Amino acid sequence: MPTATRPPRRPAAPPADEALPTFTITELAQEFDITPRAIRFYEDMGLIEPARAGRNRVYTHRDRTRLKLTLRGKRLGLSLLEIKQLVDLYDAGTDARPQLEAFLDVLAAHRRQLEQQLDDIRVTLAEIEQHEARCRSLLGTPAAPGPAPRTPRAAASRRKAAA
Amino acid sequence: MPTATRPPRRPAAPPADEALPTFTITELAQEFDITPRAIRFYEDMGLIEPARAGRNRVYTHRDRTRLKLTLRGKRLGLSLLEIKQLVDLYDAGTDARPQLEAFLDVLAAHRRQLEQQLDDIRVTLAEIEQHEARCRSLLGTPAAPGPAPRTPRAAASRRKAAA
DNA sequence: ACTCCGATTGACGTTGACGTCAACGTCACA
DNA sequence: TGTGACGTTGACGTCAACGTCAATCGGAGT
Repeated sequence: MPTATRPPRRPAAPPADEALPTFTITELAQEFDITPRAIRFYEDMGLIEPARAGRNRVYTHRDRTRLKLTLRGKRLGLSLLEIKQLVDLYDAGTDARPQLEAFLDVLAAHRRQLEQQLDDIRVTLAEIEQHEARCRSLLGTPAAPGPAPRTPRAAASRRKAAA
Repeated sequence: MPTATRPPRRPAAPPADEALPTFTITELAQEFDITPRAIRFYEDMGLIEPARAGRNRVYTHRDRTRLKLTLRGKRLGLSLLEIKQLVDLYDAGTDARPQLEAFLDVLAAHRRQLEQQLDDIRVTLAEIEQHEARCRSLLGTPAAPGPAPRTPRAAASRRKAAA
């Protein structure tokens, strides 16, 4: 059950054809809070290649996963091109030796970038806490929910990638 | 000594006027590996407001700090507008009560976004390690520098925000 | 006086990531 | 037989974040 309660809306569903679940473009759009236009654009960029039922796009679980990776990459500030290169490498199942080594290089570079970002985030979070502390002392508030009451887990929904 | 060895190049330096160090646009550009054009653009966007020596821009330590914050924000995927709002709030020294509470809200939102990003990074790093392990096993390499040999510390130089 | 270099100010070009709009098909249902 | 609701395909618009180019200016050296 990817989304919430879904009324008998499944117009393009051959009654239990192959038992593997597929998705329409609007389903995915709603699930990930993006527009169908964006999804089609990602397709143009080669990030996903959905099958077709006539003219309509049909998304498999694999397409959905790639879309998920795409959005995660975007949250991390990657361009769609960078995301494509990474995702392509990730599920390419490379086996040739020189390509494997090149892959390792790419992975190392990506890792370095992520660690730089980790550092940036840590520093920024520390600064935020300083500001919060200053605000609270100015307001007379002794202690707010503060540094996080254990297992915040980054709940779920978000408007549009925050601000 | 912010940069490296710098020959007697300091054309616009009144001989020890107020003892506080300033920077030219190209100095900052070189230090942070960006173009002067970008710095001027950030000024147009209101992120920095350097003083002038005649027509030329003169950057104080505060300007340099704001530039630093700007670049960190960019690495975290923020837009210049978002960065401006945050940085403005950060060194605004607000004291009015309702603004303080609004500030706390902004801080909380920013914190949530950063924690989401932390999560994304952790997941991605885990995936990267899986891929690396697979590659190494396919290559017969028993163990590479791998998960990091303690205190990697994110060395220093970078080409252009990685790829 | 002349030149050269670095900085500045417009103005326009460019790229990425979509939004928007028009025109059309199509399927279920009243 | 409509009549929506949803989906598709172009084509064009837009916004952010600069790049690029031309013209100009001002100080430093020769």
